[in-house]
Amino acid sequence: MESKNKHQLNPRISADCVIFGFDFNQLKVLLIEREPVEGFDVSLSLPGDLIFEDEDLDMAANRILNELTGLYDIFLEQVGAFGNPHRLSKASDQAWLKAVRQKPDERVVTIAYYSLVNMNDYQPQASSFAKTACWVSVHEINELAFDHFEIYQAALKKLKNKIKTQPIGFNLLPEKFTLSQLHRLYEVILGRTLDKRNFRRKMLKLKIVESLDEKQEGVPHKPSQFFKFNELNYHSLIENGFDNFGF
Amino acid sequence: MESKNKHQLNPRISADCVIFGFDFNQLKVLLIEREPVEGFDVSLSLPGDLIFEDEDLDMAANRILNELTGLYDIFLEQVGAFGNPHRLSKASDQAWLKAVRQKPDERVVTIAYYSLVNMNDYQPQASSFAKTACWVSVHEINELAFDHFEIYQAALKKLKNKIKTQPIGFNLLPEKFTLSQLHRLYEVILGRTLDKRNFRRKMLKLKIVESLDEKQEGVPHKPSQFFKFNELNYHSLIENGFDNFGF
DNA sequence: TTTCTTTGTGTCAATTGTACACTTTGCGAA
DNA sequence: TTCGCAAAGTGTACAATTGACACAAAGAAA
Repeated sequence: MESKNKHQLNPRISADCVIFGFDFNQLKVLLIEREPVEGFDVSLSLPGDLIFEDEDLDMAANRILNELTGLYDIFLEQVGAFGNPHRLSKASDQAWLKAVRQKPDERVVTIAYYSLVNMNDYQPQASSFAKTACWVSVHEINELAFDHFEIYQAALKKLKNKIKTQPIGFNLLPEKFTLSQLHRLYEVILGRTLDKRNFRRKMLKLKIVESLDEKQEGVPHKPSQFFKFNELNYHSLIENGFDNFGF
Repeated sequence: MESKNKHQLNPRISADCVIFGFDFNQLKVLLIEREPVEGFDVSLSLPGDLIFEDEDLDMAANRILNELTGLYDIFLEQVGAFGNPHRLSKASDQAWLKAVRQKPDERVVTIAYYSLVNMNDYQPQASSFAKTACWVSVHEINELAFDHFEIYQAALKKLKNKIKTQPIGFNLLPEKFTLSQLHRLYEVILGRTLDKRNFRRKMLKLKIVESLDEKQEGVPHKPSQFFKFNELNYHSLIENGFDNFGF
């Protein structure tokens, strides 16, 4: 039995955003650099900040993302809560917190969100305490401020899991797109190659794409057929997933 | 752009636990009744309470679960954070909060956890502010305090999803168990029937179970073969899942 | 007209999913 | 002792899906 006279936790709450950006070549993550403080290394971090009173968590995440990077109106999905009591206690993080927060030692529980966007649709503009905001390739991410690396890993796992069971990512493509583009999207996110013929067969059988009477023009090779989504099947697949495990 | 002089949120944090109990017949959820207050209906709620300073979220959830229901050392998995600003403002909830909390209007963000246990291994004992703690069939749950119904639904969804891709639930069975028991487990959790022969074939092919040289005794019907787990394959399946979607 | 680059296509074998019904075993009651 | 009951246990046939694999077609540019 625990004693009853401990102090109840009364922390701040923050929201951190893991924004994955896709540009047909790579998968990147939107990171910010904080203003450097007292000779400590400038370390990269996820865009994140404290949330306000009376603010809904999801809306706060969007506001914070907007303030730090200029991105707006992003559909964010929750990764989870991260509340380790020592998540802010690395020396370099403490130095920075002392410079910007009234109570740098105060405990902060963060709610992490993630999203996947087309990198070309968004030009990050750093503001607030972000000095820069930029896309960093997932292959180059190794160390981040606070527990952000852990958060990033959890988000990436969710993303990979999601793309295997739901038709996400279609909003990243133009209205008319080619199957090669879709194929590339899946390969980049899953981080491995997928057989071209098998991929096409699968997508066509699922009927989330419909071919259009239109082809690429001006390309120095065989022009590609354009496709569009079948909204109906698309939404039904979002509901039910296309995980066909046999139970 | 938001104005910068809003107050930052400084809420309490709570942990709520959705404990699913299985007893070879039904799936139930462990709920508590709070002490009735001022003539308001006694409504059922998930076991949950505020967490302490310096307490890790996961450990706090276990402590709170223990204090309210007597269950201890349960492996809890996070469902997510629920932080709607009005999640505590139903009249009946406010009446109760006024009776037990110093600041009943204070905002509380809750981190929800879930687990699945063998109901027969645990006899809930209500204590602290719980008047009773009891197992309630998932079919009988319709209204809960606060936003607990929403939390419960999210947890059930996670549970169903998990059992389809990972060999959970084996810890609910005795060391030696029959395939019928395992079969029943899956049917009860997924809430639908599964073909007996196909189920057995699948489980045997996955090689998470091994037959023992031992049978049931004293049953008024053909005695059942006992099985045990293959730990090795079991852990590998937990890692990799057995989702065989074609990517 | 040749070269380059990317698109687009088919088949076969192996595996997996799905639907479906009767025999076996042991106990207990008549 | 036999009969009935209840649950265990088993096989097959067909359909659907997966995974591996290689070459021709189209258009632009040189």
